[in-house]
Amino acid sequence: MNKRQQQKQKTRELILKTAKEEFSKNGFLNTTTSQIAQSAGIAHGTLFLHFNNKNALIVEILDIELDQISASIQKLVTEAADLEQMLILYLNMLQEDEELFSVLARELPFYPDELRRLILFRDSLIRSHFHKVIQAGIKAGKYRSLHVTSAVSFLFGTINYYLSLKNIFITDGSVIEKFKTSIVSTFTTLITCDQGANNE
Amino acid sequence: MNKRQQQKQKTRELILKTAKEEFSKNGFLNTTTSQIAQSAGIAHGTLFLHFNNKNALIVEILDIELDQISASIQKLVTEAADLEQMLILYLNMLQEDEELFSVLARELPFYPDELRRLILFRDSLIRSHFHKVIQAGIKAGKYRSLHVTSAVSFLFGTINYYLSLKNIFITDGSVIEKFKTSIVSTFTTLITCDQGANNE
DNA sequence: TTTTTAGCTGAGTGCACAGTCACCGAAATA
DNA sequence: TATTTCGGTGACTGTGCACTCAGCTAAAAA
Repeated sequence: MNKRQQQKQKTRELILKTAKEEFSKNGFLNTTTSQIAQSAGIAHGTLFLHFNNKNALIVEILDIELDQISASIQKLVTEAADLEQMLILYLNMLQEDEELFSVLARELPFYPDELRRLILFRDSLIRSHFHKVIQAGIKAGKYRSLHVTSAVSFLFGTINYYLSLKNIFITDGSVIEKFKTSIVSTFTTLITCDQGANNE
Repeated sequence: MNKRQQQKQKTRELILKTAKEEFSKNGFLNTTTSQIAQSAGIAHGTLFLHFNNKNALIVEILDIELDQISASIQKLVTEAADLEQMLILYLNMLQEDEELFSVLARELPFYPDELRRLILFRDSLIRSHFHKVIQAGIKAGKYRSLHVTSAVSFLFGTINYYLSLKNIFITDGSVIEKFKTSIVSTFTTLITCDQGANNE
């Protein structure tokens, strides 16, 4: 690769890196291409030499990001001893990149179709891991025989809700950190019966 | 009231009515003031004679709307025989104005502070009704002794999640209708223990 | 060394939008 | 009837944005 090609790739990577930062900070919808260019220290026009439009940029960023997440999830699934452990590890992972996940949770309904499908597909893969583990647990008599899909929706819906309203619940710090134990314990309560039971 | 005052009030009400329709259809963020004026059959400028700016318009609409909702809730609380009944009635109410609630769920994180606080305050009042009923149920030994706030958050978080992604889950019709029974039964399962229990 | 190529530049373009204001005409008042 | 008042009008303004393109310069090729 000659000097020109090297420089070009370097610029491209700089744009991706800077865009991800700005995007995590202010969201995709509220980040302008000029902002990204300025933060990266390049001309506004340069951005469009590397990406056809703003949308192509975000698609590429998320493609990379979601790949890494998928890998983390894969690792997490094999490492976790049980469902509770898996949920905790998952929440930890969300916490590590909480700004980004918060933005995604908030902005997802406004993204163009292509982007939405991309994100929701990855999301469904993660859900299916939880689904399987719960299903297996029910068969083993470990969990109550509830409707698994609904239970998983409750879990992911709630997490998504906390993430999307992150900056309402807390001004700084982590929402996941704040609600982690409550999410885990409430979900555990939901799927088991031996805990918090009350005589009628 | 003379002819002029009558006409003025009529125009004002026309704007409010039209704006609410447009707002339910496309959301507040994606509705332009020109659109509203055009749909209402008035000049663009007229809108700003009645409301200082776009934001004042939406604040007024929501103020009226949220008042009606609060009244409905009050009625609902007194009518409902038990928690399950109350939840069903609540979901029915959401379903009746589902377009609007879906917009609110999606756009809430992007609203200016004043508006957000307005909505969240009303929301917290509704939650507190459920909180009380569950609390009472636990004392009466009817429900498991779980962390009430968390349980309520699970419920409202999930409902909010379904509403915000309404147009992803379904293309037309009602999300609430589609998931109503699953939400009710899953939440009932969560707070009670005598259902779906499995021997360990 | 001279010529060509290609990544980068940033002022410029077009567009969408919220909000303005000089003017109009019908209703109210004198 | 003559004058004033005021709700309504819509072309216009200012702003912010994504995206463009003629020109520049340094690297690559001749």
